[in-house]
Order: sequence, then C-alpha cells, then structure tokens
Amino acid sequence: MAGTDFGNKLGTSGLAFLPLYKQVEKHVTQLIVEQRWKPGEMLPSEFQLASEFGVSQGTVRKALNTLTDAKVLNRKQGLGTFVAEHTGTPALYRFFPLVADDHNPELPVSEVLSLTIEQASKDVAQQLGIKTRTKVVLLKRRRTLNGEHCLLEDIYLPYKEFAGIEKEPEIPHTLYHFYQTNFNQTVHKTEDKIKAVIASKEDAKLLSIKAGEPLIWFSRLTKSLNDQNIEYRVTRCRSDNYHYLVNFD
Amino acid sequence: MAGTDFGNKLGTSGLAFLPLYKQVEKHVTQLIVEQRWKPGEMLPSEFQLASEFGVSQGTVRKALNTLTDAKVLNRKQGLGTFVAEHTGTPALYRFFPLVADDHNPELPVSEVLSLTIEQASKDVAQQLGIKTRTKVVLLKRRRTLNGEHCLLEDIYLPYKEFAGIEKEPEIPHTLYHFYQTNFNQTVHKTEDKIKAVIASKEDAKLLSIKAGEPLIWFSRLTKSLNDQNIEYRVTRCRSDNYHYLVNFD
DNA sequence: CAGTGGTCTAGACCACAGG
DNA sequence: CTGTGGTCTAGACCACTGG
Repeated sequence: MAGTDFGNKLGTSGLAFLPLYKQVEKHVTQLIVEQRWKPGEMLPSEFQLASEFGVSQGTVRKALNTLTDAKVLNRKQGLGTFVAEHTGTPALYRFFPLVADDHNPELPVSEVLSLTIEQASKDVAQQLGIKTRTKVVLLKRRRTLNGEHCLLEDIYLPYKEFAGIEKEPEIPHTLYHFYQTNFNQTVHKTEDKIKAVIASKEDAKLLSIKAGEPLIWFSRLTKSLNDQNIEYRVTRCRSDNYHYLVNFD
Repeated sequence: MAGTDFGNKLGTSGLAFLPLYKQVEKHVTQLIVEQRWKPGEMLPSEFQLASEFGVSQGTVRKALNTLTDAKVLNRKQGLGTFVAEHTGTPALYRFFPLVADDHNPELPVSEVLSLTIEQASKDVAQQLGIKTRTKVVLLKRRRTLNGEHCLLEDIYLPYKEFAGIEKEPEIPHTLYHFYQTNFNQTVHKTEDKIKAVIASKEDAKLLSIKAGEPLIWFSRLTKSLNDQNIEYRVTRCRSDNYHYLVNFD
C-alpha cells in the first residue's frame, strides 16, 4: 500500500508517492522548519502523532527514529521526543573538526574582527546559490586556544536569511546555535574542501606566525534543515599544533 | 524481555545482556569475520535466520538493516542479503576523499615504489597497537591522475595479518578490496588526521613539483570489522589542483 | 503512579528479481 | 511462479522518568 494509501492525513500533494514513513519524516521536518515545535521543545507522543497523521504508531516510530539518527530529533526513554538543539557538548563538536595535536578536543574562543554587509562576489554568490551582488554578511573571526591564535574564519551569510544580524549586540562563540535560536536556521549538513596553503602576510600576522608557514585551508558550504545554503566560510588554521580530524565509517 | 530471554540460540556467553537485535548484529558480524559467509555471498532469508537464532523475523530484520546502514551488508529487494564487498564504484570512493578541484571524482592509478618488511618503529607500533620491532610491511606507492603525479603513500601493515604479501605477484590499485579478498581483512572504519606541510625535497621530486610547495598531509588509521587496527598510512597530496572532501551530517 | 520511548512478536500485503 | 526483502499494522510487555 506504500504511497497509494490516501486514508492518511499527510497531504500527499503533487505526484510524490513515497512510503508513509518517508512522508511522516518530511512532514515532521517541515513542521519543525515552520516552528510548530521550536528547538528543545517536546513533540507529542508516538500515539498522538500517529492518530494525527492517520497512520500506525509503528510507522511514526520508524520516521522519528530516522530523524533521530539524522540528529534532527532527540529521544529519551521515559521523557519524550524533542527537537534537537545545537547546544550541549556533542552538538558543539559535531561540525568542528579541528583538534590540537596532543590535547583533548576543546572549542577555541572566538573574537570578531569585523562584521560588514557586502555585495556577493561571483564566487560567494555561486556558493550560496544567490545572484551576484546580492547582499551578504561578511563576518571575520579569529579563534584562540590556550592563549594561541590558531585559526581565522571569513564567514559569508545571505543577508535575506540573517536580516538584522548587524544590530545584534554580540555575536556568540557558538555560531550554529546562534543561527538556530535567533534566525531559525538549523545547520544540518556541511561540505568541506580542504587544501594546504602558504600563510599570507596578513594571516601570518593575525596568527602570530611567520609568513611562509603552511596552513590548513578549507572552505565550507553549510545547508539548513530545508536544504538551503545558509553559510559559506573559508577557514585557515595553523598546522603546527593542530590537525583536522575525520572519521569514515 | 530485552537481554533476559534465554529462549534464543545466540549463546549469550558471559554477562552481556544486550537486546536481542544487538546480539543478532554481533553474531552475524562474527560469522562474517569467521567466513561462514564470504564477501559477495548471500545470507539465508530473514525467516531462516530467525528460526536459526530462535528470534522473530522482525528482530532479524532490524539487525540486518542496521548492518546494511553500516555497509557490512547489502540488501536488494527480490534478491537477498549479501556480505558487502569492497568493489563497485560507491565502495571504492567510500574511503577515498581526494578530489581534483575541477573534475568529477576519479580514482588515480597507483604505482608501487617499494614493498619491504621492517621492524615497527615506536610510532608505527603504537598506531597499530602492536609491540615495537614487530614485523610490519611497508608499502610505498605513488598515484597518478590524468598523467599528473598527485599523491604519495607510505602504508604500514601488521605482518601477522598480512603474512605472505611479499610473495604476491602484483599489488592491485584497489588495496582495500585486495585486503578483503586475499587476507580476509575488511576495512570498516578509518580515522584521518589532516595537516598542511611543506614538500620535502624527495616528495617534491616524486611529485614533479618544486620543493617548498604546500602539501595536504594526512595519517590514517584503519580498523577492520573486528575492530583491529589493520593499516596505518601517511599520505601526501599536491594541493594545487586537489582537495580533500568531507561531508558532515 | 501515569506517561513516555524501547523491545519483541505475529501477520498481512506489496514490490521486485529470476527462472 | 516462487522466493526475496519492503511496508504497514496491532498488540504485549519492559525500562525509564518525573511527580
């Protein structure tokens, strides 16, 4: 009966014939994007959702478990199902791959160097999927660990989704949580392209190293829950005492 | 009844009280390691496994689906469940993160520079989890894409698990498939530590670049299905036309 | 205690592959 | 046609949380 059962209440608009549990996944995600449930809030129980959607509890369960694996939701036995928040230690490191060579992972503090509104260059516009010269926010930061300046970030945000950011009294260290709470933009996926470069004079100065030292360089494209590109950033990191950590499985 | 049902035939030895589906996962994995089913072979159907293990079909299904997500198995509707093989395009790229900047992903050909048996240095021994001076294989390779030498690899293997490798007539390009078919070592997870370095004289010569150019450098520790460290490698890659690609989600 | 998610089962029916 | 996995349902019982 997959995809052909119209006894449910999920609004199978258009021609997409998906299994019910996939429809539930999409529907729940959409409701989160529309803020029916805000980050940290509890969803109704499986049985309530099942009756609301007109499917069985097992089908709802399968969808919620998939979304939990995708870190869109958190589930706790005895407590309930909650919209995932970009807070708490695991979430903070989820998208932060840089580690000091001989230390435990630690989040560096950050220092805003500048925050300006600019017109998107051709490259930035293409990355963000917007038109050239559209307004973008450019945030430059420097991050420090154990008193050592270790990395520099140029962060581009589409102004449309982050309108008013220039009026924020303070830009917190944990940007992705900030995006989520202040602009309803939940970071869902990132794609990093890593290269090795020679430090420019300016970067070397800001990092207190000699020009000519090698740096880990990477560009990152960030997608939100609704699959929009919401951030493009270029990071340079000292490579003497730090590395970029990746696990494949 | 989770973990307390001894009506099953899974041999809950020791004190591990795991949910049945977890026990099935472990059991199936173990049977694959022991080569009851070889890579590419078909497993019995869900119902057959269920009756063999003394659990219900739904429980087997849950376990097999988890193992499929972990890429230990492949399932095809109408066909059956198969032990995953490190062959076929997706599997080849699963652990190969290097991409030419403006091209589609492509696997570079490889050229063996040397294959020697050595005594593990302190560092290599520690990485592989063996004693210093244990016998290890050292395989040096150079890989080429579009006629351009792009990367160098120093690959260390514990000789115990790869005994006889020095007598192999040829070392294929696709090493992980080779490990699997010839030594029953299935690569399951890798951990890469990426840095930026300046090319040494030797590396520059082998890569046909100038000494002093920046290189993407990374060390990789590889774990097998049974969670042993089976490979440690150090890779250097030209950074001018290539990058290391990572997706987080 | 009541309410939540977690585990396990049993069974119906669909979709797909191959002979 | 048969056999496989995929979807969906219904229901029992367990384990955890908070009041």
